[in-house]
Amino acid sequence: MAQWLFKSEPDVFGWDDLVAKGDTGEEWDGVRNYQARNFMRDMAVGDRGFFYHSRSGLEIVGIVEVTAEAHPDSTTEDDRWECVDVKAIKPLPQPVTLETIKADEALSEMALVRSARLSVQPVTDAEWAHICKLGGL
DNA sequence: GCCAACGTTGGC
DNA sequence: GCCAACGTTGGC
Repeated sequence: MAQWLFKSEPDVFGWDDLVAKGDTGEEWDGVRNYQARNFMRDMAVGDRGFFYHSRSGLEIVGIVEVTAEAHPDSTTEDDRWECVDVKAIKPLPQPVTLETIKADEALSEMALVRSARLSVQPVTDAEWAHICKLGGL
């Protein structure tokens, strides 16, 4: 079981939008980056991920679960692009801000900090546990 | 809204 | 295969 982090601009598709989809979940479509796509190919049903609000928000707001492994992205005819499906599990009682993550020595190696533009990224066991704790879970 | 960082594209 | 130009992302 692996952990991941999904980024989205709340103005475009935020946490509340995913919650509104319920248990059906939603395609994590629109990814047009090979690295991010490759991480999605590595995902398995049942994997957990953080949901991060980029641009405006700048914080991890909730936990999601992968409900379908990588399949062709229905928003493009281009068969290079794939996506997984995710559903909302629960919000973090206390959202963890980018500021907090940057200031935390234990999280300094996170892709969120080191390669800011990667929209889907892996999270280590240690990082996962640490952020859950900071988030009040 | 700006701009730095980064990925992609295309001419050579 | 190199690299300049261009487009996009995301923190500020």
